[in-house]
Amino acid sequence: MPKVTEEYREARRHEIAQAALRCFARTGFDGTSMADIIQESGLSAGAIYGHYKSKNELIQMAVGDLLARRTADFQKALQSEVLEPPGVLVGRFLHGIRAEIGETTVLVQLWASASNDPELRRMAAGIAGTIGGIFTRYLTAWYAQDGLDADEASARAVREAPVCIGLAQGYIVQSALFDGFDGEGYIAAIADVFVR
Amino acid sequence: MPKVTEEYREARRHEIAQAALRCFARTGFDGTSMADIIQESGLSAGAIYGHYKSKNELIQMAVGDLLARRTADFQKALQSEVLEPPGVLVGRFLHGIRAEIGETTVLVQLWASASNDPELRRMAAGIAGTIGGIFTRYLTAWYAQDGLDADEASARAVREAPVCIGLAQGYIVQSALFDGFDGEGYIAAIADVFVR
Amino acid sequence: MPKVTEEYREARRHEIAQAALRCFARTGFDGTSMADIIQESGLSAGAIYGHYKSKNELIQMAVGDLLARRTADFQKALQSEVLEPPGVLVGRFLHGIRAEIGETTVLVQLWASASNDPELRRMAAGIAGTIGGIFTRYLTAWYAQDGLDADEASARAVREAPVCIGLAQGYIVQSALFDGFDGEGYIAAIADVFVR
Amino acid sequence: MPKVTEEYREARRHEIAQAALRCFARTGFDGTSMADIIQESGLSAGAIYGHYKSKNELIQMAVGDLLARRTADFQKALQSEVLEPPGVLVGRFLHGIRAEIGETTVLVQLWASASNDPELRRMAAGIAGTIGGIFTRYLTAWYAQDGLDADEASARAVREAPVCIGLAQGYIVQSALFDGFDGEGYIAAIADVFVR
DNA sequence: ACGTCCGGGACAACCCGTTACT
DNA sequence: AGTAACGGGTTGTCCCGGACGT
Repeated sequence: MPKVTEEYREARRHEIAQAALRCFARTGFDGTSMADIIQESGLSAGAIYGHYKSKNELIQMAVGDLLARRTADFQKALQSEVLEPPGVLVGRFLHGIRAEIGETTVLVQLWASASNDPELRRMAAGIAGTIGGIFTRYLTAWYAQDGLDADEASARAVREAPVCIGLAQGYIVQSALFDGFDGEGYIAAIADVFVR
Repeated sequence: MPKVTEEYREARRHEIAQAALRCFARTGFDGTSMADIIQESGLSAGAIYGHYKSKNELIQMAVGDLLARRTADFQKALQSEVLEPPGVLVGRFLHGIRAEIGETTVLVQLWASASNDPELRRMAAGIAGTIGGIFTRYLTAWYAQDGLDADEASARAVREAPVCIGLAQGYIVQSALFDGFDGEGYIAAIADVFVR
Repeated sequence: MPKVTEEYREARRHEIAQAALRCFARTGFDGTSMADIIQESGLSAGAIYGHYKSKNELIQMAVGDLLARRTADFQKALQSEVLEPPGVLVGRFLHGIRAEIGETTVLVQLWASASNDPELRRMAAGIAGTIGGIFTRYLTAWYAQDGLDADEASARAVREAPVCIGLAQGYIVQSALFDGFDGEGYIAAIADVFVR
Repeated sequence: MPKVTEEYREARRHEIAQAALRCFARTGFDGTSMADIIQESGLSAGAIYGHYKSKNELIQMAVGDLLARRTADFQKALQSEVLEPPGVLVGRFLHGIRAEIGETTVLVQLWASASNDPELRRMAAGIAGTIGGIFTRYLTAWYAQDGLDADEASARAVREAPVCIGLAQGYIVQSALFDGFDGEGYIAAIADVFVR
């Protein structure tokens, strides 16, 4: 009974979070009312407030899940790879994001809300730090292999990691905003430009 | 009397729009109530609704002004310049943005809202097109001077312009999100990376 | 099995009622949610609804118990007493109430709710009648012993019994309301004042 | 415009408070929803929240007004009176209350809510103090005239003032609770009993 | 049969964009 | 230009039933 119930609860929470994310992708955090989420999930107010104690908590959990999944994907994609040029690596990161529709929209909304909400800000900063760290380690290795000495490689990596993240953010924003956005083209162009 | 009144009206509209932008930077579009804007502007509801017929219109006009100013700045900054490496050009673009605090936050919010609101979406697409066009022309000239033939230069420019915009968007997002964000470092790193 | 079970049921009911009364004393009838009572009792919703079919019924039963206990105490206290001055008798009545903390608060809440709820009103009227009857009989005896003839004694008793009850109500209200209320002083003053 | 407007505002606030009190008398504080008050007042939600910023504030203001009016009445009734026996004075106090229907019910509800809400508690304590002070001064004078020396008169007054208030509270409770309550009889009985 | 937990849905308080009248 | 009002919509709570396991 404990095991089953626990899993069941988790599944239900996930269901709700997914329904919420679908709504958020359509109409944004503030544009989505609890009633919308209730309808989308097919449940009732009581059910949802039994699992999440406020809309804010629901937003945080749902987005947190999304980010965790994305980060995990990225780390898995990196595993057991030979060193590739940084532009290619950024492209690999972005390919992961392309899959789920609506995802990019939600990320942009997260950034917007994080600008004003300390909790979300902390969350966004946290995962940015994680991904930044990955890029930094990668770039350090890359430049070291390229002949730079350790200190120089590390310094350069630290400086350039934000740019890698910035490229990804640009991709995400443009995915969310421009109807005919050519994601593949963008990824290819990164590889062209970011050679060394 | 007509002329004076007209200017006065315009000045008052600008005042309101600025007050609104200050609020938006602090608390976002949805987090800002008309009452907030009324208070910040020091006017009254009647006064504001005399100039803008709804909150949505006010958002659009205020943000539209902001974008127009930014685009104009950029175009002015480009005028009468010798060709510089693209990375340097992007840096020049970003320097213009650094000045006004709160600006980046509002841009991020614009993108978030534009994801769901067709009007804002059109507006965002419009100015992105304008700036993208500038970058494209620039890159075409740059690669042509670098020895590529006209078609190839143009093709490459078209592909890479979105990346230039993306770098700028990344900068803006990170400015809005990360407390200790090092804008100069980011700009410098772009110049390092985007050499050719 | 029937007997044991029956007793067990009754004990459980009492447990629940006591928990409810504790909550009521703290936060009033309306300020107490079923969830509060559930927590205070350590049981679950289902358990409680197995014993009481609604919150209203629970309120009625819990308060009814309280009143019944109080009336019984009073009657017991009267038993086998010689005639004392009425002021002293009222004091004796009030002493019984002083014991349980929180009790007075609940009584005041009962009166407030009884003002609007016919069921509670009936209940309150019922016990007031009982206690009033006791006072009336007492006063009749007292005045008869004092030399008044039967009719006069009875008339006076009927008129003054409500005042006895009123004095008690005043004591209860002040106990519930005033932090430094001096119950003993109040009781002593009654004896001073209400001599004949 | 300022003078007129201010008066107008005050009148409107009073109107709302009166409507609220009517509701409270019928269904109690908690039993009255904002919607009820809105309907009773004939206004809209926005209108009411423009004058009172929460239901709690409305309760406090409305009840505060009621108490202030009652206290003022009492003080006026005392003015320029020769000394009467205390029982008569309490009766005079109660006569003032008899006039407005629904009044006693609201007072009982105030006491109930004040048992749990510090703000209301403070308010109730405040006016009780005021009225208690009046009774105390009165009793001091009364007993002094009766031949007691100053200290003794004062001590006795301090002890007995709560009883005077208690008699009034009893009257109020019984008015609110018992359908056929004989107010005049109660007042007459007080005069009988509380002679010295 | 007894107790537990999840869920339903009505409803509460309050806020907010907007207009009408002054 | 400014104040008061409108009324719909929002989030969140509450009481309670019903399915399920013991």
